[in-house]
Amino acid sequence: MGNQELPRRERERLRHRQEILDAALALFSEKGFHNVSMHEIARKAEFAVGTVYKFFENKEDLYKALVLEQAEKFHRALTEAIEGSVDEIEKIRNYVRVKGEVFAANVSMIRLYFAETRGASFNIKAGLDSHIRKRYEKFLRRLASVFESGIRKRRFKRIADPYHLAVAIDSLVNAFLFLWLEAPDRHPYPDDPDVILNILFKGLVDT
Amino acid sequence: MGNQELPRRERERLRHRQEILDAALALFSEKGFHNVSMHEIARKAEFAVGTVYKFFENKEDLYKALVLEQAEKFHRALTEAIEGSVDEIEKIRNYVRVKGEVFAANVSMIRLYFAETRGASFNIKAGLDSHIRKRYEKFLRRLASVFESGIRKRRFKRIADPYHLAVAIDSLVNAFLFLWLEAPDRHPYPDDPDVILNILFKGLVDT
Amino acid sequence: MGNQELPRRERERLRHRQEILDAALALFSEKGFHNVSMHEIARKAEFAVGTVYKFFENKEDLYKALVLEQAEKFHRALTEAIEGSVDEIEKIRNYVRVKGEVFAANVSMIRLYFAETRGASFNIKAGLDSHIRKRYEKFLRRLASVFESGIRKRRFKRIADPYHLAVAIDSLVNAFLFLWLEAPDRHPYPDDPDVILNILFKGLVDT
Amino acid sequence: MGNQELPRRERERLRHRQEILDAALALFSEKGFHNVSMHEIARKAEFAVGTVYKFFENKEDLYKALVLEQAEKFHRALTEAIEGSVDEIEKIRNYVRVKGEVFAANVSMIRLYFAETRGASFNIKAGLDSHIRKRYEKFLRRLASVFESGIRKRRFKRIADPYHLAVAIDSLVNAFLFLWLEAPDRHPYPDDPDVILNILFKGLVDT
DNA sequence: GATGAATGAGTTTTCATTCAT
DNA sequence: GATGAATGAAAACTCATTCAT
Repeated sequence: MGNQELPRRERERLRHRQEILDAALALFSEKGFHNVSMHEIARKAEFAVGTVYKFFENKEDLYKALVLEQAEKFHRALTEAIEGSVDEIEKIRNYVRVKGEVFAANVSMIRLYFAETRGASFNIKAGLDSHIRKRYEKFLRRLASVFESGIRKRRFKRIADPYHLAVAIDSLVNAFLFLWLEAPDRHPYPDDPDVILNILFKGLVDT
Repeated sequence: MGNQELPRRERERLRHRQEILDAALALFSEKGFHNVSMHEIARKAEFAVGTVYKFFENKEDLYKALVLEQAEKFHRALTEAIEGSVDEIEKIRNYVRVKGEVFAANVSMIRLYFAETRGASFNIKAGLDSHIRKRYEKFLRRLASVFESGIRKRRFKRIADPYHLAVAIDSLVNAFLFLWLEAPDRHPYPDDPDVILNILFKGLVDT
Repeated sequence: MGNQELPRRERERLRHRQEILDAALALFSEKGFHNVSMHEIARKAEFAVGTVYKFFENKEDLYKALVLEQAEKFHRALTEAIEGSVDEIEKIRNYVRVKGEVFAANVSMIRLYFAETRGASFNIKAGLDSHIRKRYEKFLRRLASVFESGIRKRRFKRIADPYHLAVAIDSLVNAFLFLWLEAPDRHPYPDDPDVILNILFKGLVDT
Repeated sequence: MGNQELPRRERERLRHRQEILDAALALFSEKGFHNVSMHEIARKAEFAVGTVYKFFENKEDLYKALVLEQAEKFHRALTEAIEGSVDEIEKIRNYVRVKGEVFAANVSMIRLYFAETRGASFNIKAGLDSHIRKRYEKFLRRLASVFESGIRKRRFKRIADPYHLAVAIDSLVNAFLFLWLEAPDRHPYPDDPDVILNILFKGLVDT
């Protein structure tokens, strides 16, 4: 929104840029950074290579722009999810639900996301790496603070360090998303967040 | 064992093969498949390129041999860990401890491991992929059966599907390993498995 | 002809393609397929290697394009030669003359021609092979039909199978061209076709 | 003959050398000089590469020895053929018959022979070339002298230069051998030499 | 003499990037 | 801004040849 106020030229520019990013996302997510050529991206976006270089300094730059854009969108959605309620348990439930929704709506972005946050980010030269990881950690700390305040309010028991709880819930959700990604039929992502959350909420061992 | 009985020539051959694999592991784990050249591997192993090709048909073949060898070693260690005791809780504790130990002893193998089981395995052409994933899943099912028998024996409460519990504990351990990998000082892998396990064992929410 | 109407870009492209083919012809004909490298061809054509690969998928592809182009040109000229007159003897004379002319004008193409029709075409992988041989045989059958109609009209005596006569005259002409190729001074290709033809036309043995 | 007198060691050496040459002949004739590796030859001969190098300085050397040996054998047979009779016509008939027989008995040698006398001898670096060509030319001159003496004795008409007649008969025979080589069923090499010779002996055109 | 592991120069091919139009 | 031909460095891979055992 607000784009209407830009001069026509600028609007077109931005649209072309976006078309290139879209083509790149589809290709990178399918084949990985090294198995996609700039010509391929240009062809898919229906531009000449030279044009792609008008928008992005080089291949890495294009990749970074892409990943940053996706990460931005993604973390914004998640942050909103945990801010949409006052109740901590509800925040967590929201987080599980929204992460599932965002992923389902952007399947091709997931592979990039996993490639960049978990393992194998040696795909590309450093730099991107640390930027994304920092943003990711920032979100984890925000998630940790939800647990912290939940513990203070006695909604949660103090069974572990809040940051560890954040890491735990995040890795648990990722694991379920992974299952779903590999075999959507055999492992559908649960509609009810509690299917996942119970694993943490209810104790496994009687005491 | 038994290698002593091989003729000298053969023993040397195997040693040289191993030297090449070692060099390749170090490089792949540091930079990723596509950012390592065969010449680089040869140089690090102190052989000529041609020699590397005497042992491995091509770059992919070398990579596969490497990953398979590592995965084999890794899964064998983990399988032993959960078979070393009769008590289910003890099996799980063992698993957490051993996975930490194996990783600590083979840091450079971890990146490969994560690259191949989680995300971004589009680095390389298929085949390896499915082989490793299958072995991984096989282990997960074995872990699930530990939970299953634990539930039957009332050592565990039936809070979730056993396979999901296996996935959960595995992802939780991975998450801690990841933290440690990124910042060993800030996030040491806990000596006491219960630091991790309590997150699952004790319920977060009072009921 | 007609090329004038092509857009400039396209005309340039075709010219560059031709320059590469010319360089390749000179080199292949001098040294043979395996003793010429793509870099060598590029250098001779005054382009970078990459450019050569823009025009031809790979080395074999370039070679095929070259040989096919030459064979096309060559067989067209010969076919015209035997169709330029109604008299069968004159057709054969024409054929001998034109084959000599075409060869004299395209010395470097001859070696390729001999390499591909006679012996040693195992230089390169199959396919080209059969294509050229078929075209060659087609021409021989056309030549045979000249003898056949000549025999029917009693211009020739029925001393042998017409196809054998075609093979005979063709091999005879090749033999003279070979002599000339090896020692142009000692064995000039005769201006008068009858120097060659008399060997077939006049009987060697009195009956 | 005479080999029995050599010491055992020497006899073995020669036998091994011959086994290597045999393996090389089979391979070169099937695939051509550049598509056969020294390892391939060694494997086929059931020796190690090093052993092959004990007998032949390098690949070219091996090839030369092979071709020279074959050419020697071949030209000896042909020379004997034209010396086995006093009558010139009979000499020529003998030559046609024997060339057919020798080829039929050594099919794999033919391809090498054609590769080296006709076309495409740029397979390998010069030297061999000229040696073989000289021997070949020497034979042609001997054949020419048969025609010359035949003409003097009025067995042949003086329709062309005797050397040209030699070249003509040789190329004609080669052409028939080629037809046979490509399609033995469709084009059997004639039992009766006169099927070929009539093309030269009887005049095609009435005078 | 025989072996075969090791060598490394040389070849084909790809692809990110530039730049004249 | 857009184009796409041209570039050339760099990578994978081959194979004739050597030499220690």
